[in-house]
Amino acid sequence: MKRVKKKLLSDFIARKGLKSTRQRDTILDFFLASDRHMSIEELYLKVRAKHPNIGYATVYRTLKLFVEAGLAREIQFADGQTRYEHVNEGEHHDHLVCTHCGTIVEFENPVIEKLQDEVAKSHGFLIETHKMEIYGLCPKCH
Amino acid sequence: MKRVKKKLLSDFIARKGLKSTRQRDTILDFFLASDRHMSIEELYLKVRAKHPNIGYATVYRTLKLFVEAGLAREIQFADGQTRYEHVNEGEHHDHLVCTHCGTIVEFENPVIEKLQDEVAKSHGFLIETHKMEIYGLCPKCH
DNA sequence: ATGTTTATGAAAATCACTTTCAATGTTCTT
DNA sequence: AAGAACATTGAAAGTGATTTTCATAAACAT
Repeated sequence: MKRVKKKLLSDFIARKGLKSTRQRDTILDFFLASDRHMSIEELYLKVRAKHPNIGYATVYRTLKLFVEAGLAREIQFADGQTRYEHVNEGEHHDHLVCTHCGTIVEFENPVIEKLQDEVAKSHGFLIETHKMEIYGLCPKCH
Repeated sequence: MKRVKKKLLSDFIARKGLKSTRQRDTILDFFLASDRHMSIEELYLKVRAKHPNIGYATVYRTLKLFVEAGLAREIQFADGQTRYEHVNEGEHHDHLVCTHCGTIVEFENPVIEKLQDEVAKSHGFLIETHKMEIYGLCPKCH
């Protein structure tokens, strides 16, 4: 899995004539080792604990690069922080977010997906993406 | 309908020991007369055209007040601007957003709602709210 | 009317990015 | 291996959208 992501990135870098750097490798390792749904700030803090010389802007730019390379995806929850989650080929999921402790649980529901497609079609929309989040209290918080 | 909203607000103001002001009345009128899904900026500009003395901060605070009073709801789309929509009792809807022209269409789908409840329950979540947005091209844009 | 308390407007402060720029690094060519 | 050519980095400045501060002005109870 990690091997696949690393290859995705190095291929992207080669294809675009970019350069492979120590910072990018380090940030990728931390991203792959981390929980899903990290904000820039969170990842930056983790990275900085071990690599105090890596700056916020580099983490920011590298995360954008991961998105372009297809190994991460941006998501926005109601807390106003952009988060980045891992992309696994052919997988789509939505989220349950605990409004108390912030826990994020992923789920898939093909029936909902299908209904969304139908709704879009019935309004004449050409669907590109969709997002769905359910907010509430997780088992631990009630 | 408007009468109901105005009462919601005046009741809230009374209950909380707040004060009823000309600005709040004016902003409420503009909000009720407006399209749904207004950003603070948009509403501020409309209000200011007729009432140049009402400041941005007042519109901002008043919209928050509407949310507390239960007659408006905040929504965030992928464009990074907070918008406020009208709350109508017992109504829930989701959104189709055109990624080209920004048009927002509302829809309701009870089957999806029910499936969402089931998903939440199956993960032990106590559901509070949810949101779902479908992004794509509207009929005019393709 | 008057005092008490809340609301307002303008400006300053925050927040979460996003960009700039001089200094470094990489990779490519000899 | 050296230098050229170009991309990347870190620190700091800049942005855009709020959010807060604070002195002044309005409400409302007395």
